[in-house]
Formats: sequence, C-alpha cells, structure tokens
Amino acid sequence: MGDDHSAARPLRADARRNRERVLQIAQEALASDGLTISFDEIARRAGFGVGTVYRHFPTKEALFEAVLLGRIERFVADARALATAEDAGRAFFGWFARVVEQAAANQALCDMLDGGSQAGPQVGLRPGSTLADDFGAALGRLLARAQRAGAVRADLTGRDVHDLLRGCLTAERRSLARGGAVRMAEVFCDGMRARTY
Amino acid sequence: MGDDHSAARPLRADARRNRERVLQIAQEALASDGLTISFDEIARRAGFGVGTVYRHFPTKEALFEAVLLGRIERFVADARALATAEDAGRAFFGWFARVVEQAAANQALCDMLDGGSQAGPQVGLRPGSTLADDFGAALGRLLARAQRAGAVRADLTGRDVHDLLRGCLTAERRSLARGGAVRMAEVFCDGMRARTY
DNA sequence: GTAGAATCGGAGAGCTCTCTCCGTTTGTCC
DNA sequence: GGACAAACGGAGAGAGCTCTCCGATTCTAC
Repeated sequence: MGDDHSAARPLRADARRNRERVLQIAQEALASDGLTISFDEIARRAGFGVGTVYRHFPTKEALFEAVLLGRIERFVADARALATAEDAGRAFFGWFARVVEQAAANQALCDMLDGGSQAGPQVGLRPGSTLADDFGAALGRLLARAQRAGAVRADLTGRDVHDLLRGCLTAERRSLARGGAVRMAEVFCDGMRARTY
Repeated sequence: MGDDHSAARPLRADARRNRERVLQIAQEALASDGLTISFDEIARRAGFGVGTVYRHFPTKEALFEAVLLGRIERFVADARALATAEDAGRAFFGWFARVVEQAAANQALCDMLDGGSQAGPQVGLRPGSTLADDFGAALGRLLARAQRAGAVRADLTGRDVHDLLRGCLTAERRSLARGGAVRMAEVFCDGMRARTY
C-alpha cells in the first residue's frame, strides 16, 4: 500500500531518497500535529514542492496511511500474541494500557483510533475497513477471555471498550496536561475490573 | 453578548422575528452537526441570505455563543446549587451523569466541553475564559466535597475529572452507537468511586 | 400613500486547502 | 559528454469557508 515501486522498475536513486525523506517528515508532522496537518505544510517542512510529494503519494490519505497503518497493525499483532497468555486479565489490561500509552505520544494515532477526527481525512480505520475489523476482533477476543477469567466486568462489550479507548485518547489530545490519557486509562481500568463485592 | 438590541432602539418587528428564527435554526443545526457546521449552511437552512445572518451576529462565534453559553451556565448553576447537598457523593456523580447525558444529545455542546474541537471555532470555553474558570471551579468544589466525604478516590484532580468528562462525550460523538457516553460514564463513575478494599 | 430608515440578499473578495499540469532540472546509461 | 527518461517545482484550477458591501426590498410613522 503506497509501495508502487515493488512490481515496476525500481525508483531512481534520488527519488527513493526523497520518498524516504517525505515519509520521515510526514511521520514527525503527523505525530506532532495530527491528521489535520495540510499536505502543503508537509511538503514545505520536507523542503519539496508539493508536486513532488504528490508524485510519491497520490492523495493525502495515501501518504497518511503509508505512515500510520503499520502502527495499527502492530497493535493488532500484539493483541493476537496475547490471545493465549496465561493471565487473561493482565493481558487485556496490559494491552489496553500499552495502546493508550503509545497512541498518546502521537497525535495522528489518536485521531485515527478516535475514528478519524471530524476534521481530518478518514484514514485507515474507517468503520468497515479490514483493519478496523481486525482491530475490533482482536480487542474483542482479549476482552472475552478476560471476562471468562472473571477479571473484567461481564457487561462490557467490545464496542464499549473501544469507546473507552477513544475517550482516553481524547483526553490526551485536548487536555492542557500531557499524560492525561494514561491517567485516564488507570481510572478506566479500575472501572472495568470485575467487582468483588 | 449578542444582545445588541438592549440599549439602542428596538429592532424592527420583522428583524426580531428573523433573529429568533436564526437562533432556532442555529440551535438545531448545532445540536445535530456540531461546531464545524458552516455559517452559509445555517443561513441556507434558515432560508436567509448569509448577509442577513451576519447582520444579527457579527461573527460565527457570536452566533454560536448566543446559542450555547446559556447551556454551559446552567451546568455551572446546577453545580453551585449542589454545593451544599446532603450526600456529597451522590451530588457529584449525579451532576457528572447529568452533564454527560445532556451534552450527549447535542453535538455542539460536546465539541464545546471538549475544549473546542480542533476543527471548529473556539467558542466560549476556551481555556482562561471566565466561563471555563467558573465551570472548572464548580466542578472542583463538587469533587472536593465528594472526596472529603470519602465517596470519590482521593487522588483525582479536577482536571482529571474534566478529562474524563471529555472522554465520555467523545464516545458519544464518535461511536457508531448512540448512548455511548452514558454507558461510558457508568464505567467511569465506578472507576472514580473510592475503593473499599 | 409616501418618504425615509431599517433590513435583506447574495455576489464576490480574500483566504486555505487539495490536487494537476507542464516547463525545467537531474540522474542514468552508453 | 550527450541523449533521454525520470523526477522536480510551483503556479494555478477549483472547491469551500468567513465575512463585506451595497443595490433592492420592506417596514413604519406620518
């Protein structure tokens, strides 16, 4: 996806270098500014004409996906790896906290897991996309197992948890203080834990 | 604020009628579409030229504030009224749930309590505004009292709770299912409750 | 009914954003 | 070094937005 130099002839050396640079700058720009950053601005920061950037990535979304999809896939893979962990509760809470923590450090990841900010483009995780389904399914499996083990309230659905995740990330993006998401996740996790009384 | 017919001569009858209609349509539009709705669109829905709407409200923000500030003030007043309630925990959790519930039914209120969505204009609750301070202070007092009464975890700050509030509203705006915010608030409140173990 | 003030309507200025087009520059291969 | 394809740069088209301006219309007072 975005790798249009796989089948056809290889890119010219300068073009490949420039493509890498665009990706790197876009990565930084997305992390600090989120999905609302403009294409022009990324080109400017990278020191290229906007036409050059479009040559490598045909749309704004294509560039953003090239930068971000891999990150989400990692979350899905992590969840799958934890699907047989010994302590199901620990696996679930740990995964949740890790996703929040990593996304909190990256505006664009927040925007993306947040369902695509109203403002920015819909990237990657729009409802119905394969990746969104995978993410939801992976989360659902971890949750179900933790519930069966009695570690998480039985009345929570996967969608509830996804909403809670979004909520945590919102805190990070909006709050005046950094670290809001992680703090919030703590409270959330307490709320999710199965009551013993 | 927006009431420019208070001191000077009264508005002509048709103008007053039109002003009311603009407010009503804007109210509906904001509730359903949030702060990102365009001024042109509101004028179109109301059946007026855009110039007419600008005659009554000099900027987009002025119109939005005319519609929304009263709602926030109500929340602040409610909190003040509860400041001497018998059951401090009940007062706090009840107020929190009520704010979430009401805001959840109104996109623009969500956007606003959310600190002004990145996209839309900053309306009313921008940090440092009097209303934002009032809101924060009212929330802080309810919280402190509930904590003194042992009903809420002692380690939560007012900012934490404001973040949690934002998080709930995010769920409402982004989730595919309506009612996400209220659901989330339940989990939150459980997480906020002081541990008895 | 009429004069004159108040109000309305909407074209358009000016901005930002995405994306295209094509003349200019650069890399590659001989 | 020269020829030619590949890649670059950035002006500008086109769309959407906020807000202004002023001729056309409507209300009100007499």
